[in-house]
Amino acid sequence: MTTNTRKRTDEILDKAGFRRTGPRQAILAVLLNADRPVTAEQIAEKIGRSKPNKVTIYRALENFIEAAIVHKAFLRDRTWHFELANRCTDTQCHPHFTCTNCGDTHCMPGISMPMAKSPYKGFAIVRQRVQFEGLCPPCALKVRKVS
Amino acid sequence: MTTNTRKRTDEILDKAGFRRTGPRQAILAVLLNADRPVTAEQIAEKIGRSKPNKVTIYRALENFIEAAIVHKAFLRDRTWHFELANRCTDTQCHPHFTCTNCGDTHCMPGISMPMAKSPYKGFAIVRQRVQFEGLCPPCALKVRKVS
DNA sequence: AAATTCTTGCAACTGAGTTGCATTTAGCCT
DNA sequence: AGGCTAAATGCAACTCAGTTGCAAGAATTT
Repeated sequence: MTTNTRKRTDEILDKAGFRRTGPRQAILAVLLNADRPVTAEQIAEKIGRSKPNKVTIYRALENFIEAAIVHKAFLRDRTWHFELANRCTDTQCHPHFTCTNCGDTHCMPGISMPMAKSPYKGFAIVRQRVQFEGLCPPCALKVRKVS
Repeated sequence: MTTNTRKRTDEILDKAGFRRTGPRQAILAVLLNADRPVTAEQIAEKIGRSKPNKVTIYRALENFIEAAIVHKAFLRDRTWHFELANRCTDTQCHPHFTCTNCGDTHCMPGISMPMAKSPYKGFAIVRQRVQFEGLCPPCALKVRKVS
């Protein structure tokens, strides 16, 4: 972990009133350095040899979610993917794109979808979630070549 | 099952080349009469006493999905919700709304979200999925009363 | 230092969905 | 009608992400 990352993890922990423990620092560090939502298992892998127990990871993530530091980005294959909440607005998170060919997911903070108008027939729409499917750049090239 | 529903289940089965078996007719009947996506377990409950084995339900649904009769609408609480595919276009399904208070989900075929423009930075966006969260009409009234 | 509170780890559990395999059945063919 | 065969079903056992209870350890407070 770089000293800069450590500084940021500790800032976040202090601000939220959590103790600066090894597992929490390591988990936050992974999230800070991830360029896409990650699963609990991926967090463990990234941490490596000193990885905490999976229960600890789930509980830390749960705490972070309650403190609005992290949020559950999406379920894929019945598995939650987590990411820092700092790029989301109150009403929607940035969209996520999943490649149907390689399965990789990417964040697309550059695309902002218009909010549906609320209320609609009595439904108060508070948040919306958008997901894209398609081909990521490398796969789009491959598939074009094949066909 | 009404005779009309039976007629429709058998039409669907014949058209897709599936045998007219009791489990498949019952599962399709539930889907035809559902006003929102349902889980495998909800299908079993709806069928009642003569419910098929859960494996049979999952396999039938899988077959229906391959034949584009059914699709997986969304995952909620790590559980798939299924619905007939006949109200979806190639590029997106109608949005679904889940109430954060009571947990109920509703289809919103009346709201059509504009497709994101594709390609975006080399990503070929083929399909998009939109989900809403908020308060359904009865819960919106209740919550307003309380506060 | 003792007491209190917060964290962690282990083991066992939960529940949706899957797999292997033996048995049954729908639709076809005499 | 009776038999054949691929398709369909049911059972039991399994997988795997996530959860729960509880005891042990570490940080704060007094």
